[in-house]
Amino acid sequence: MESKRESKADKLAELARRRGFFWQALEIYGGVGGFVSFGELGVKLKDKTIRLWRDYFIHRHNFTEVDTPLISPYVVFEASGHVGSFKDPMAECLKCHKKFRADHLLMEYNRQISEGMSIEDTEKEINKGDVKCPECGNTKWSVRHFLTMFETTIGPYSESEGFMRPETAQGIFTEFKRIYEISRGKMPLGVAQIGKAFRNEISPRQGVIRLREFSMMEIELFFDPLNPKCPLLNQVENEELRILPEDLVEKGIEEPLIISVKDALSKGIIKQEWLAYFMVLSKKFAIKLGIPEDKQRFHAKLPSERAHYSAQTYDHEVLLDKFGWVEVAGHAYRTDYDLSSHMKKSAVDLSISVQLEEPIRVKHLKMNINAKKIGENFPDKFNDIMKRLKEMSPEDAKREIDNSGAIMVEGLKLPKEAIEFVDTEEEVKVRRFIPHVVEPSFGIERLVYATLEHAYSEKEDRAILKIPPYLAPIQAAVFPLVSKDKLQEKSIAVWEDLRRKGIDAIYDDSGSIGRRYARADEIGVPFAITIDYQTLDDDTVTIRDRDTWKQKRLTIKDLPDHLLGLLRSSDP
RNA sequence: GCGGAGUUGGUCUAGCCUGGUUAGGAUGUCAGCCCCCCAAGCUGAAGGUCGCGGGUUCAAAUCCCGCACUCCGCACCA
Repeated sequence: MESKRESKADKLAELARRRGFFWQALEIYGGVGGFVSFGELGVKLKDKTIRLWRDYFIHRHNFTEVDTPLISPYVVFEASGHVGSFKDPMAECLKCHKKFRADHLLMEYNRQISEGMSIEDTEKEINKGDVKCPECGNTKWSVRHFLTMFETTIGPYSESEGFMRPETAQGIFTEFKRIYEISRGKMPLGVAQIGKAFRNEISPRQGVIRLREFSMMEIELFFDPLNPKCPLLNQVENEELRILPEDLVEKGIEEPLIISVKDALSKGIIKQEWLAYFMVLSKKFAIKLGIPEDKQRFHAKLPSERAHYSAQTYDHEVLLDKFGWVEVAGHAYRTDYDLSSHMKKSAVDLSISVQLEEPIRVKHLKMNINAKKIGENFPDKFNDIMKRLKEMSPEDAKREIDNSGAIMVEGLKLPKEAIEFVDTEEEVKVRRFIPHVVEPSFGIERLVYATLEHAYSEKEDRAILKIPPYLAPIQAAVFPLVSKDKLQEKSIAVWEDLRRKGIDAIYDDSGSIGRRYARADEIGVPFAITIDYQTLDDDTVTIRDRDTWKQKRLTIKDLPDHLLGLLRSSDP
């Protein structure tokens, strides 16, 4: 065949553009890398993918869903650690123009680097003459910040710096207090968010696989670290997962381990029950999208490549024709990193409390502050000192006094007589803690693409998208066998009836019947209803199956219910 | 960012080296004819500032320069 050299991915990209699933955006300005637009079919497929996800991940668990801002001020991403880890000093070799992480280079030469080192200082340090370009050996560098978050400003006079969110998760963390309140203290608490995220990638090739603006579906599952059990685990513990754990990844092994959830947990391959639960759900969801299980795997992230917040991460990867193994979802155990960070930064208590079944007696250190003594010694600073002391933990204060015989507050040395420490014991009915978080996070465009690629097939040189019926953008097409003798009128009536019953149906009477079947197959319409001369006699129509081309005859009256039955997604 | 290749109606492409009349074809789309089941046929129509900008020339899709984008490698991908 002529088109032998063309890959499936190429043909699919062409089909997606031609029929209006999606295409590179801003074509009239030459196109801008990393941005795509979706047409009607793409919008519908995306929408149905989201609906299915909601069913799998939100509704069946009674999780809640939120929609938070896309733009947040600098401080949010400073707290979350993104400013630190998304904003890397890049050193460019002035001779060969290769770029490297400046901090990594300096580290190789055992040079002092500090956390908040400025660009100027870093540049000075790296240009002292001994740091050689690994590529060409040159020693002259220019250092610039490389920031993979989109920066913007907030306010009419650009009063404050802001960022487009690089993940939807932070909105859930910043709003956690109120969400928890609204959820009436539920724990574990699942909070989902679906929306756009932005990453200013260096070179976003690979079409829809790597975008600068993309859509995510995320859940933050909050749980009590002392009660990390997932009550739903028994539903999935015998399921098998195809896993590449850290040790295999380190050895460069590509063949995944096939292991039951139960075993993976007991062997510590998966560290958290909720993480395991969501991994199974993720697998089932991908199967539901039409991605076979043997084209899926869970790939452990090594500590060095893991995100700054993660204690364990598995990438859910699917095998694609041209791009190889591609991450469609990330499953991360984020511990209490995010809430703790926001708590520190905002000075707002984000811990929650649970009633203990039985009150317990706890010993703790109490700090009795001798206000009189402080007032006598530092009358001017009294209020400030008291405020700071109250913020201090008694343990820290005691340690300082034990070590140095005094305590520094507001630059003043308080004598140890100012504070008295008492061991107390009291009855506690509640326990406070910062919830831990497990996060399954999905990239919608990648899922949509993977769905399309696995649905793509050819028959007699024509393209057929075998999209599962419950996902198909157009669910039914109504055709008059020929465009005459009242067949059109009858067809339009059937079409309108289907639409009124909530079925995504189209009508087409242009060209031969074969051509119309082909057009419908190409965009994955699972069922084609044909009105022929027999219809005019007995009110029956034929329904043609996209995948088998088999036809069945039934009455117009039974058609809608029959179709709805075929379109329903049965649970896994 | 670097190196290489490329960008021509909706889609796929010929033409470019060797500058020269209305940029050719296939397919698709639309209208009409025909048509009782899988891209059939016939007739007709619409659709292109040849990626963008500049230069050379009497004349540029074609030669030169810059930029954007795409693909393949390298680097980057929290």
